[in-house]
Amino acid sequence: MTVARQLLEEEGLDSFSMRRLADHLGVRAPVIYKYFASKSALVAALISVGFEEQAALFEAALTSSDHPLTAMAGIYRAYGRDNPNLYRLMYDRDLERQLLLPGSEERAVIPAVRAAGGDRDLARAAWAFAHGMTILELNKRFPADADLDAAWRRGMASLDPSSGVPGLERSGHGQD
Amino acid sequence: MTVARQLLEEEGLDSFSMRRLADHLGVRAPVIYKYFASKSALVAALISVGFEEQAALFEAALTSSDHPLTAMAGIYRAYGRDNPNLYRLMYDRDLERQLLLPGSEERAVIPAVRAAGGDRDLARAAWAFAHGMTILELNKRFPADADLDAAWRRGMASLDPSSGVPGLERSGHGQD
DNA sequence: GTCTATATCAAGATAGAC
DNA sequence: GTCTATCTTGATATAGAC
Repeated sequence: MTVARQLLEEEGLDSFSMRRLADHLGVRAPVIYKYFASKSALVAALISVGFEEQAALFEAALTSSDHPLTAMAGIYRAYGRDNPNLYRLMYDRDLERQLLLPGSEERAVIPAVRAAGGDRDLARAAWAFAHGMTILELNKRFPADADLDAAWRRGMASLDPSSGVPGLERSGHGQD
Repeated sequence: MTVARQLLEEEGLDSFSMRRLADHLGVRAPVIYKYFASKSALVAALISVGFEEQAALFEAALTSSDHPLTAMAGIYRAYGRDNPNLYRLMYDRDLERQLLLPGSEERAVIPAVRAAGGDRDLARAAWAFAHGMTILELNKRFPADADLDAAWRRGMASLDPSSGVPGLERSGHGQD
């Protein structure tokens, strides 16, 4: 798994084949099939690790910040930057959920909803913003001279009720 | 191009090969190379058409709405839903920009920045939100029972200054 | 403008010996 | 647990005839 992850990050998903992984492991490709039933199963295991890592980071952020939604979104963005190709695997396509470690996808949702004060609509909107910023940046879709930190702050300032002027929270969705 | 686009939408990018396209055209694969230098060039032509279509829709929305940012974001989301596989081609990976029709990528940016009242940070944040909602929905990343329209309204209500309570616009970035 | 034929490459996966 | 050998599939792209 460690070598697979390194290979994925260094060479990208398109170059991530069972044969290339075997080369990096110093074995022949059929060996891998003694440990994983298919390439899909191996990829799903990598994705599950990513979800577990994210969940652990989110849970830590929830307890240590006055602005948990902004803190959590920042962690989400940093995870994408630090693990771009794993991040793409995790979010850029339909999941083969039957191959994932059960519960790994859901575990990160709980602290995210809590960070949004229990407001699931807000949690989803903030996730969409964070994912959009992260993946558009990874895909080099902003101009080279764009100030993405400023755009990020602009978005989070609007979305995180705890960052606004006191008294502006909407319709009873404050933090609990 | 018309047949290529149909094939792309019906079968997805993974099944979009020169041979399958030739089958749908009723010719043999080498014929396509008389018209396009490579598969990349053909894909780039499809992407360019998508950008041109989006730009035309955005330009129309700019002149016909009291809330142009919200209107434009809604059009962006609808475009993704109506053309999911072309949308993925357009936004899910690095662009091979040297193969695109010159100016096609930029043309959609101008009305978007205008819709944000000239505030590029806001334009980028709104784009990120709209893209995040759209692609996460296409990738089936929200629960089946999630009210995505509500999450969408929640996000746009926060991001679009023209939708807020009068007098709450931030730091001089009103519409021009 | 279209064809047949082919070169070239790489992938996922399996059989069966050691 | 690892190997060699192989099966099967499918891809992009080109040469050269009609």
